[in-house]
Amino acid sequence: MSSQTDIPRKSIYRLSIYQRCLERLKENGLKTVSSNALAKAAGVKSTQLRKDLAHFGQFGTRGLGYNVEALIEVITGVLGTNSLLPVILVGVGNLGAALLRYRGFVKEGFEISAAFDADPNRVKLVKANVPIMGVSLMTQFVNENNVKIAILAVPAETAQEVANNLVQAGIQALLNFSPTVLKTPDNVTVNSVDLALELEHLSYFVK
Amino acid sequence: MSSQTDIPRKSIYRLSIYQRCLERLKENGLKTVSSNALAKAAGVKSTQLRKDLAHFGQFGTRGLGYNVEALIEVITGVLGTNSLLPVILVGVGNLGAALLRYRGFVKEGFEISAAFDADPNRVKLVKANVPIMGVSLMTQFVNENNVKIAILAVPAETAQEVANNLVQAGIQALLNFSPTVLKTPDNVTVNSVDLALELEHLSYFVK
DNA sequence: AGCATTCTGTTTTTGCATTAACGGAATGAT
DNA sequence: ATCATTCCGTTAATGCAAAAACAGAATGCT
Repeated sequence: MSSQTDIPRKSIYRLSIYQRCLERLKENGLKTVSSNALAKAAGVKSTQLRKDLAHFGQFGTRGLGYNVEALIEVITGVLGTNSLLPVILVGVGNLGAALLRYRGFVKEGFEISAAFDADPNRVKLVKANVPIMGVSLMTQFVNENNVKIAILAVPAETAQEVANNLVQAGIQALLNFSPTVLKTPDNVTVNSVDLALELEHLSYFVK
Repeated sequence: MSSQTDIPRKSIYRLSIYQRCLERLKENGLKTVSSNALAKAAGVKSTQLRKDLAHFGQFGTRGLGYNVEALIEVITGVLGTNSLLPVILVGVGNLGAALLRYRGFVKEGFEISAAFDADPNRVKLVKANVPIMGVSLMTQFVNENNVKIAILAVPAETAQEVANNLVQAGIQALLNFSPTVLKTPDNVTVNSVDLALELEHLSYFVK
């Protein structure tokens, strides 16, 4: 695989957190920030922050810290969130519909460019400013619009099948909300969010 | 802290996954399952599964495997999901409302017993079979109903403040959907799900 | 009954992420 | 100008989770 492989996925994840913290600092007019301050805001140790950044180069100046705006640029470039990738949503059920309306995505610079559902009736029921189509058009759309990222919010029973179709169509990254374990090729990155599971395993920690 | 501490959190998390797989096996009429088969279903190595279970005792029989039903009982007992803990939701916005209606929780045996929002108008707008109240009643409700788990779906700006109130009221575990880093005491378990972040960091993996 | 097979539970090893320690560069005060 | 302070980047050490290796128990077949 590419050179992306040897950088820990957790580091990549934290990069997103750093970026969000930096945005907030920028809003507050901060020009520079030390690794210590930024780390504390992100909830990590300063050494870890520096190590994470070290994977990509050196961006700070000793005795001073990091230039807030410059570091935002760097992280944006690394993550590739500057190019505004198209994202599709598959499964416009209860959860899927909420994700369509969710403003958090827009706030972070994402926009769902189209949604798909197996049930053609549902296509009209959900009012949204995003085109909702039957799944039969999915592959074509993915190909024509060069879509690489998909959000999966279909029932567990059909999740694997839909995922297979998406991979077949050329999807490279999946954000999976279906409560099931997806099997995909190694070159496809899957990120699963299982809401019920997240809640369930908290039970263990209450006395 | 209690004896819970020395067991890796990731193991606890996987326990929930195992349980879900076991439920499916049970539905299919399977009586016993080997660590190999169950591990494959859960997407982990068999050694890891056995190690995870070993933290709590020994439940399998060599040469045969695990009794499906018995293992479900064990995991349910360990996680504490047999006692049906009350859960509250704070923040009935776009995402919060969806979580209220989300059937995945019910399917896993969870039920949101009450919801709260800062905006009293919103209280009536969302139709649900769950009582929705103003946040001013939150502390009282938590105390009276001995609520230990809360789902947080408020805007980032107010998340920390609300979390503080919840902790003050006696909440021990938080499922946080607000896009911010929460600071809480060590005896409070926080599980953050940041939807935009999950999507954002996928960008890195597309070529 | 004996033997091969299956499969668990534990120990050992490996690998990797996190943390700590250190050296050096920039700044600002005296 | 010198010194103390701040703070980054790198290397070394620690810790822990994952994987492998192994030993022992149960089963079924011959």
